[in-house]
Amino acid sequence: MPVRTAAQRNVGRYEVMAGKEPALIDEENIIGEDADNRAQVRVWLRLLACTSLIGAELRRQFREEFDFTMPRFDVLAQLDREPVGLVLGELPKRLMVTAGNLTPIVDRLVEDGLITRSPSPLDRRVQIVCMTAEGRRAFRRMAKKHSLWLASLLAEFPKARLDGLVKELDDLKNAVKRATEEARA
Amino acid sequence: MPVRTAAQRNVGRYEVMAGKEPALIDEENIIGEDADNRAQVRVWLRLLACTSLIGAELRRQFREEFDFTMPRFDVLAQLDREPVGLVLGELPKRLMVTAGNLTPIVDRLVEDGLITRSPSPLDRRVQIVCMTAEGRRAFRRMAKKHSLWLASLLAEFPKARLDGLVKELDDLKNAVKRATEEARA
DNA sequence: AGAAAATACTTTATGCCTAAACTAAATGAG
DNA sequence: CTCATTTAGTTTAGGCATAAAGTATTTTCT
Repeated sequence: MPVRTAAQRNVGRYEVMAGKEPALIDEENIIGEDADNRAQVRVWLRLLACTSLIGAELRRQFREEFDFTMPRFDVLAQLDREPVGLVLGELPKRLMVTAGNLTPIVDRLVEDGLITRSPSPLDRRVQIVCMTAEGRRAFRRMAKKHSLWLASLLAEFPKARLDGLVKELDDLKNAVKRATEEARA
Repeated sequence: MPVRTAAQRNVGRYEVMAGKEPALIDEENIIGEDADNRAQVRVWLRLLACTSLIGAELRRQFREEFDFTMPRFDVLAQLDREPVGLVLGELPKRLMVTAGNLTPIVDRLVEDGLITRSPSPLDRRVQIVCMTAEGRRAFRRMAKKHSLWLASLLAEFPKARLDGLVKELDDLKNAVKRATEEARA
């Protein structure tokens, strides 16, 4: 099972629609000059379209089958393979969300008895979060379904091409990461 | 220029982190049985990672440079090439969001003078939204930057591979779309 | 014509997400 | 030791997203 980590809220969408070609492809020509960012724009549109479609379906399934949300699932996923738990501050980094966002999500998982949160004896600022047995059971049940849903969504797409995509997307990710790091420096 | 259209809020993320291999790859083995959804899961993780990274950067730029959000931009993008405006109900479809979500976004764009909203004389239930001259100016200014940001984020990635990715993602999108339609039928 | 169904849109309740301001605890420098 | 800084986390204000319920209006069916 995967552990989503992205921070994909409010990502921009242009034209990702059903039939027609993306609006801004044309738009760019009208706007003119900076002629050729078309390939880049197109990749962005396709990424968005795929992520949205799949994400919407997974979210729906999570809600209908488990009355659960993906962000909650993501937290459990991180904790599942950490037998001694995790320093709370590790979660925002791994899940690529802001710390403030996690506070209420963790609160609710604690309330629901799926995880515990306890202060570190070494540093009273630090909290340690750890999955409970119940949390582990719940997670595994959901994780299994999660991977089946994904498999069925992508079943039609040949395995070899999936592997190819993984490679391309990995490289793309790294290229983007380098670009953002440079931009900030 | 692209017109994002996805509805990619709250998409799930697993492990998409910097260095290590996704958590749930291992997890799946522990969970067992349904052995091979690994390729599918991996593609999903990569999609999420790429979309998040790029989306976060674009969102930041929009905020810092224009004090604007992507959803607002997306609405303008749809309207930009519709000289007579658009029936309001068309927007949720094109942008792949729910209608309820759009109401306050459109409200605010009207308040800001970037679009107008007027009732259809033919059907009093229907509203027609249309960009104003000011809206058009604002959109074009932002759209230009938007495509430049994207170009610079993806500059390092070879053009030929971008084109390849577009093709693969298009096919993937269609495969997913068929799968979800079947699932609902 | 009149009731029922469909359509266009808004409202409500809830949750995720961010940025920025805030609190508390630990560290470090004089 | 004490004050400034850093670090961990929470809170706040605001926007985006959904689902589900509600309001008007039009259409459809008899």
